[in-house]
Amino acid sequence: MTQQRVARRTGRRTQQERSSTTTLQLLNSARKLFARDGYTATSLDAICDAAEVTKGAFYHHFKNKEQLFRAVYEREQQDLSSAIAQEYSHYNDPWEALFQGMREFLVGSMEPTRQRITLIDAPGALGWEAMREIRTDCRRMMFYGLSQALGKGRFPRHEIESLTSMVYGAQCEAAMAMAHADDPDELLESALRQFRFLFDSIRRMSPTSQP
Amino acid sequence: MTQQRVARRTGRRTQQERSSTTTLQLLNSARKLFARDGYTATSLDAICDAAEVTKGAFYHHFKNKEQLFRAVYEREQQDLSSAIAQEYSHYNDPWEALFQGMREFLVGSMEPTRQRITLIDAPGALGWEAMREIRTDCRRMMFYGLSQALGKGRFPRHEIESLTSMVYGAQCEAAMAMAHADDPDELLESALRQFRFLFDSIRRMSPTSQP
DNA sequence: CAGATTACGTACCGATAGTAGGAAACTGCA
DNA sequence: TGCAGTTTCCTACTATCGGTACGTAATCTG
Repeated sequence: MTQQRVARRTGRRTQQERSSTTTLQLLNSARKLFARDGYTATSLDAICDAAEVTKGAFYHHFKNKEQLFRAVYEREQQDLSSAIAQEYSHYNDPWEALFQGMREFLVGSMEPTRQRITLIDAPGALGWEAMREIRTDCRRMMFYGLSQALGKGRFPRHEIESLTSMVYGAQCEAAMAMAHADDPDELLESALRQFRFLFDSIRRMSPTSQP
Repeated sequence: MTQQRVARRTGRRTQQERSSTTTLQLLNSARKLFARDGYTATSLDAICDAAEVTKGAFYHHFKNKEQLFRAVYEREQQDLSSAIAQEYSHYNDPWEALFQGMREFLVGSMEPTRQRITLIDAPGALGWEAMREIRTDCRRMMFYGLSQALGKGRFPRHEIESLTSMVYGAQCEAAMAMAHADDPDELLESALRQFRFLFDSIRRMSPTSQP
């Protein structure tokens, strides 16, 4: 609650610097607290305290609490996406690349902080519509991966869309299960085995039949 | 906000009757408002108003807002579960029964009210732990269905658990996608085709290999 | 009918998201 | 360097909402 300027920073800072440091501090503190206590249970005052910033400063940079959460969420999602993309690019075989990308997703989602924010709180806090909008990155990557692996033009687009949804859902649920399992690594391997099996099955399928 | 007794009901009611009518009214109003505005955006005052009940009455029957949501959620989940169980019992072939049960789940989850409550708001409002605890019904049914279909003792338990998670996740994501799709029915059929394919693949697999 | 128990009503409290308006820090230009 | 103009930040306040305290009315038990 009690807020006072601490430790005067080095004499003069540009507006750019002032802005970016406070927003960064807010994002970092928010990330920590949202993950620890959940979205609604985390008060703005607590966040501002932790960030050593006043509420006035906060409301200068963000429209409201939801937008702050959204910013935190987006950063998280981007970190994950880029990690996956990088992993994906290391493999030539499209099925193997897809598979390794999914491993990266699962490993990256095991971290409790990220898991709480992106998988537990986000749907309720942002709503389904906003979620879908932002999650586009991950989904598009998976859609691309599946399209590549299945072969161009072999299947109608909506069929691949639908498959994307379901594989994505399976991935998320697996991530959540892992995060609370007695032996997460065992579950990770088990989940990956099953994805592998699914992919192999699709692969073996005659090109003309349905996925 | 303004609350007054309306229309004195027929002279004398037992305590049982009084309790059950007020709780029912609360549950129904809450269900409606939670679905329309979301969990956090729905105030207790609004719910009590809609239910024509005072806050005192509410707090006599429920511990707090979260418990009310939980009650609404549980009722929703039970309705769905029993519908699935009934559908399941109509088929002899375990794979077909499982498949038809899943169709029932998807169809039942398309209703926006149920979807908002059970798939969007519940995780954030109740937390992952409580969710897992309550969702047990649906999960257990799917676990049972998969166990039956895969054949007793053919696969280690944890493997079936893991598969359960993932199929369940795919199901949920498919339900959410359907609820916001241009052509939900097409998506439903597409999802079901893909589940069918997955099941057929597992079925065809040699009994000794991994699922 | 009397006393006990259960169901409900009213008035209040603390916390918290959001606002209003001014002070302080920076910027660009004369 | 000094000074208008802009951006960044601070303080004090409000409205709303979940939850509580305590009293009143309805029902039950004997």
